[in-house]
Amino acid sequence: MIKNFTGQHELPDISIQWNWIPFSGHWGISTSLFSLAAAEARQKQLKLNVPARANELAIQLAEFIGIPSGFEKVEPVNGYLNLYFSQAEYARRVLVEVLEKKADFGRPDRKNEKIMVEFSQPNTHKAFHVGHLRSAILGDTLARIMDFAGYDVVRANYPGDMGLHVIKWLWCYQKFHAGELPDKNITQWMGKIYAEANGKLEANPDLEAEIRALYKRWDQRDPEIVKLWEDTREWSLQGFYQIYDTLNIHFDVYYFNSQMEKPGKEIVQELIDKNIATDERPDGAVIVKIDDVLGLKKEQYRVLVVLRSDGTALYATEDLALVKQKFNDYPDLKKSLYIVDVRQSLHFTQVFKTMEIAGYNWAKQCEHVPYELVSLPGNVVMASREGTVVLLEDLISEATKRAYEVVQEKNPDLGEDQKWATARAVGIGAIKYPMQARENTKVVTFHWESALDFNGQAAPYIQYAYVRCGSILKKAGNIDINPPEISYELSPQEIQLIDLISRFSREVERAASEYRTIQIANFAYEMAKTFNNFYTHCPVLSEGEPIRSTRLNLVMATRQVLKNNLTLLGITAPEAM
RNA sequence: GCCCCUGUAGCUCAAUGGACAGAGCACCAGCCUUCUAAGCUGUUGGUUGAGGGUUCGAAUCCCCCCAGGGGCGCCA
Repeated sequence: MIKNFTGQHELPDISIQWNWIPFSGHWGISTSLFSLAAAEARQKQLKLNVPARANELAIQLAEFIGIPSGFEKVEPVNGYLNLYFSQAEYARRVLVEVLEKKADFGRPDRKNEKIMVEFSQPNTHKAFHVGHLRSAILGDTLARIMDFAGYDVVRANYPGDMGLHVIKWLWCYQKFHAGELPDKNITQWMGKIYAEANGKLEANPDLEAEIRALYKRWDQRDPEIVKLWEDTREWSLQGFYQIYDTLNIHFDVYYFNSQMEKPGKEIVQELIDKNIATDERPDGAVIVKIDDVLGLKKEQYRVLVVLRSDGTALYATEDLALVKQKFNDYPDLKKSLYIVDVRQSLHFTQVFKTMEIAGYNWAKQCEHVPYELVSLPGNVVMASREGTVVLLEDLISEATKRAYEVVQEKNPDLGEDQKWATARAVGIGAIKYPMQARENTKVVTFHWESALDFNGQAAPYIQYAYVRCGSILKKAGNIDINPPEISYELSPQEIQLIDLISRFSREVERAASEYRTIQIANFAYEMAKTFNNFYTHCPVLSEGEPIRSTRLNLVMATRQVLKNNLTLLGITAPEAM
């Protein structure tokens, strides 16, 4: 129809982009006529006032097309042509869809593509602090979003279970804590011994010799050391499982650093045989001069060290093997994502490129998803060795305790179990949310006060909106879950709420394609805010029909979408607060 | 020296190249006989680090500076 119009008026033929009208109380689609006006000016060599001409065109076009079926109103506004949907019909369709699809509302069709998301990668024999939380939460949330968006997601973990840090720990344990068993807070106890080892070494550098001796015993697979390593490693892993359980995070597959050592060395040999790697031993290490191999003049990939001069493996050695292992285990993997902090960007670029050069074509399907660190005020990086850490256990217990106090105050009649369950949901939600509602590329600065602030844009706000929905529905008793024809004029609050509900699926798709949890975190907040606005302006139970039934259905739909949204964020939706 | 990220309200952060750059916190003023006040309403607050360019239109894209952070051959 618009083509007819441009044809009749000798206007340039350009493609029309339809967008959603920024919300103004009445929804629909719109197109801007600025590009048409600009194209006209160019084609006819005219000097036009483009915005004015765009508005003229919008007015003429509005008259020309009249009101197409399914629409209620057509209006030119500031150079835009807006087509408004018929309110009542559109609103009802949205409600029906939510109430039919329930937990699946917002899910697009399955894509039949397998994606691996590797995240968390904690080091055994060390504490788990708030800095480690970001990869765990970002990865878990992305995995949830991608799964919801229709991908077959494989969640992978890759703990660092061997390395100098482990040897130091074993040394300290053997010498000062032999025979001791871990505390209830395993990870915290492991972390203490690691810190103690570092402290002792710093105080007396001569002890380094003992560490080297121990490393050698490990390298020669001294049964006593291997056994000690196996036992203590298991303690550490048990500690991690506890933490993941508390955070409601799970993994489908675990890869371990220690398992990649041998296959990594084999790949290095392969690289040497193929003349990709240069063996500079014994004077130097085994390296891949990637830029030279590719014949690049400008430095881009630089040099990757793949094996130490003494022949021992390093991180890169193991990463080469891991790339391969993943595609061996899952040959139909479309993508292999690595959720690792931004400092390792170059490292992963090098590893993937090296594997590609070696002929492993699926290396192109590997992608590093970088994120910035969690720091303490004053730009202090959290580091176990420096002792500049906030332990996760401490944060969780403090947040839960504070949440419990609020529950106690607001809702003293709840049973003790439910009080604690609610406190955990609120406390853990409050911890997770700030990491999700942040651009991956931005540093999170940890402040105790804001981490424990349950007001404003935070998880408890969203959970509270969910609870309010439930509260209304509970008091309403039996509800006919069949949205009636809407036979009254919807209030702006109702329209805005329905508008948001209808956008949920688009937000999920975008979050999944851009690997951005912030999209979903912000949307959840928008939903809650809009509902709270509805809550104060639109009474439900005290209204007569037909308003009461329509609003009850709207509340039910809102509650469902909030629930789906919170599930994507891995945050529990409590029944009472 | 080379590469990457960041710079938006006092603070923490948003904003598919498009309609008046929006929230939260903080501050101030209000709202609980009514579905839970972990809530709501209102007020205050901006040369989007600076300067060029592309475009009908730039916080967003390009160039060049400035400031902060990170990475760059045997750490992980």
